[in-house]
Formats: sequence, structure tokens, C-alpha cells
Amino acid sequence: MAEAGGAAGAPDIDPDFEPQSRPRSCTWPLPRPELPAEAGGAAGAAEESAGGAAAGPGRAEGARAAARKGGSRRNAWGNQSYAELISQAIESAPEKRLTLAQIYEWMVRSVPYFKDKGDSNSSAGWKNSIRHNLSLHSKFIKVHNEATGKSSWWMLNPEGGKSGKAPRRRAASMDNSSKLAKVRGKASRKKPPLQSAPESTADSPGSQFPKWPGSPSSRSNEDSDMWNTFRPRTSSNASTISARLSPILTEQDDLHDEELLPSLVYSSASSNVPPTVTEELELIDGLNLMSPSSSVLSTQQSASSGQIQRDSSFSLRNAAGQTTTFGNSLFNPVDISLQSSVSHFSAPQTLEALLTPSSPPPRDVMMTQVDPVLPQTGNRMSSRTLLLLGGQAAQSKMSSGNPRGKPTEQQAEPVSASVLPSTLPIVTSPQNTASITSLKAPLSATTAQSVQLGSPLLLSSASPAPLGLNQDRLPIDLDIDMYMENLECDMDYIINSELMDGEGLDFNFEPILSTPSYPSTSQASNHTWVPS
DNA sequence: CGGCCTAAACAGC
DNA sequence: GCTGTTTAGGCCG
Repeated sequence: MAEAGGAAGAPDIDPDFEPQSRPRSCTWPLPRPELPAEAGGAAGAAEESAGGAAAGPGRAEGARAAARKGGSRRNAWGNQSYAELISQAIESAPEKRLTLAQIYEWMVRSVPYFKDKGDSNSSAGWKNSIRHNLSLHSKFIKVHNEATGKSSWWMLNPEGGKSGKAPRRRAASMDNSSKLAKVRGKASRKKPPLQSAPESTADSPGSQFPKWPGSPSSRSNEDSDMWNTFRPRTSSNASTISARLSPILTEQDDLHDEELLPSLVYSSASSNVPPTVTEELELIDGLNLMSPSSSVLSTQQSASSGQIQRDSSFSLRNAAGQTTTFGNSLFNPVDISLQSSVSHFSAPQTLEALLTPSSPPPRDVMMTQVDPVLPQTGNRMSSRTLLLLGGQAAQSKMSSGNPRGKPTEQQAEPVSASVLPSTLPIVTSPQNTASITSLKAPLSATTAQSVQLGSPLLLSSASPAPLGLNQDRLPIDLDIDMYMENLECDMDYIINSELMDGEGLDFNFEPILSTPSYPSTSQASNHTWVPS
């Protein structure tokens, strides 16, 4: 209650409560309050605060009732659902991503109702709900977070994912009766709860695709992890893909995912490819993310913009069971193919663009991330930051300078932005976004397209360009196909040969990772969350 | 019936 | 123990 104390007396409790409105001491890195439109409504009049009323667990209903009564709130904390709250929390983060613990913290700090429920005792229930919502909704995606060693980052699925749940790709299993599936799932898990009775029916769908990673039930063991990395629970192909990471198409996005996909993704894979393949593609996706075609480009960019560094974040696990961490750059599958095809394409325009900061936003950057730190400190990571994937060239360049960029445009808040996962969907504020987006566009086009991922770029501006590019690069498709076929091979191949090959690559990132680089750093001022 | 909330079992780390 | 995933049940519109 101590905290609550503050809250209690204070205005915090406003009925509508707005989360982020005041992070109290501003501990949190999120200075800007942006309520998504969703919050809307809140209009509730003042009315009592839920404060005392609903304190216990299980009051959900009570809360609702209250809400109804009061007229305004649906839940004890207001009208927003957990999913909405989580979304706000994530959006409020400078980097648009938070770990579970940070989300909890945000709740406690921003939502009056949870203020006094931060401790372990009282928190169990709602935290469980938070976790549940994160897992359940496709609008949230989990990004592996190596750096911290902590839990994964949770981000908003650029695609939107709406609030809808996530159809996790298993259509087959649940079709009939979800129950069966469920049962089965449970049973399969390990300990049969109570009832078992499972599969009498033909729920065998699962059996048919035993290996299908996507299938929920099957996932218990190996492959399934793929999803972990990025798990957009959206529908199988398209959405998933697009959701993944690259943000490219904003506008289209609006229209429909589906539409988008086709364009970018081509039909490729999604439709034709068997599930398995598809998934693999996804993997690739991941790769793409990272890969920026850009080894070269990025380099330059880095120079100009500042550093970009990629976080470590994605590790893809493929069916094979291997886990590849791209973290930083590592390999870029794309490179391989891209080198030939892409490279040239991007080079011309992009490079220039890159070079010239002022004008068109640099495009490739996308994958990289801007380091917040730099801006602030300026020195720290220069060299390592660069990491880049491709490396070699990049390295040399990077190391040299670090202009610290200037990312004026890129990030409004220096503090925060630390690292974004490579392609992640960055949903930034409009202004920033624009710049960033643009960056991505090209790249994504390249990579993404080639791979076929659809990337969801958020930015609108970018779209046009990329598209154009896309068309140009049809050939890449071919490449893609190749990938598809050899995905695994490529990976290994790449990794072994390509990557290893260039010692130059050195994945410096490690240092980075380990370093405090991530956000926390940024938060220098206040990193509360840091863990423990 | 679908959306939400809550609870809980379970798996990994 | 925390994090994640999944299943289940209940309430409400």
C-alpha cells in the first residue's frame, strides 16, 4: 500500500484511469502518453474508484458488475481489456517492446487498480491473465531476447493481429470440436488432467501431421519452437508472414493482409507450400529480417545515421531443431542470394539515399537498430555496434567512426530507443516511423520479397518505393524458391561457409549483447525494471 | 456464440 | 520461481 498510498490519495485513481498518464516518478521510460484510440471512451464520469471495491481476486465479475453499475467500467480497472492494457504498455515503451516483467511493472505503475497489487501476493491472478493474454492474442508477438537473458520481448504485432485471438495455425485440429482438440492437447501434454477420453474420434488430424510444427499439440517437442521466436499467432500464412517482421507495407496493410501478401509475398509460398515448407519459410523470414541485404548498405548507413545495431534478438529455431541465433547479424541468408540480385539493386538508390541523410531517408537501416545509447553517450558502442551482418565491409567502416549519429529523426527520445530487433515491427510514432520506415522499405523489399515474407512495414511512405522494387526483382523469386527447397541446407551452408568464412564477421555482437546495451542502458535514468 | 476474465495445469529454464 | 502456453469454466452482450 505504500505505493498505493500515493495512488490512493492522488488523482491516480481516476475512473478512467489512464495508464501511462503518469508514471509516477517517471520511472518508466515512457514519456509519452499515447492512448490508442481504443481507450476511447473512457468517458466515464468520475464515479468512484474502484479502489476498494474490488480488491480481491475473483472479482472479475464483481468488477464487471460494478462497471455496469457505475456505468462505465467494464473491469475493475476501467474499460480496457487486458489486451488493450498490454498494448498500451508496449506502445508506451520507447522501443515498443517490453518484457513480461516490464509489462507488469507498467500495469502497477500506470493503472491505478493494480497499484497496490504489485506484490507477489496479490499479483498472481492478474499477472496470470496478462500472460494468458500475451500468449493468446495474435496481436502480441514474442521476440526472443538474448541480451537480457531474461524473458522475451513482447511487441505488438504490426500486422495488427487485432484483438483476435490467434488462430494459431492449426486449423485442422480444432475444427471439429475444439474440445476434442483441447482434450487431446492436454492429454498429450503429459499428465492427463482428469478426463481423458480423448481421442476417440478422429481427431487425428494431428496424427497426420505429426511433425507439423505448427500443430499445437505436436509442438510439444521439437520443432515447434520455431514459433517461439516469433510467434505470430495469426493465421497461417499470410498473416503470419507479414506479421513477422518486416514492415513494409503500411498502406496495404490497411486494406487487407491478404491483399498485401499476394503482392509481396507472391503467392509463393503461402498457398502452395505445404505447411512444413511454409514454416520453413517463416524461418527464413527470420533470416531475412536480419539480413539486410545490406551488408554493404548498412555499413554506410551506419556511418551516416549512426549506428545501427541489431539486437540480438531473433533466434530461429527450425524444424531441425537447431537454433539459430541471428542475433546480431549473423548471417544473412539473404545475402547469399541477394548479393547477386539484390545488391545491385539496392545499392544505387539506397546508397545514395543513405548517404544523404537529409533527403530520403535511408533505407536499409531497417534492420539495424539505432542505438539509443549512442546518442546519449556517444561512445560506447561504436565499434561493436556495427556489427552487422555482412560484415566485413561493414566492420571496417563501422569501427571507424561513429558519428553517433544523429538520429534526429529516428528517435525522438534518445533515451529509449535502444535496440530494436532487427526487423521488427517497429511501430513508432508517426514521425519517427516515417523515417524508419522508409529505411526499411527498401530492404524489406529486397529481403522480404525475396523471401516472400510479407513484411509489414508500418510506414506508409515507404510503401511505394518498395513495391516498385519488388517488381523489379522478380528474379529473386527464383532465389526464393531455391531457398525453400534448400532452406535447411542454406542455413547450414550459410552459417558454415558464409559466416564462418568471413572471420571478419565476428559477431561482435556478443559483447554487445552482454553489455548493458539494451534498453536498460537507455533507461539510465530510470530503469526500474531491470530485474533482478 | 464470441469476447473477456479468471483459474489452473504444465512445460522450460 | 518466473515465463509461456493451453485448456476450461463462467459471465455478459
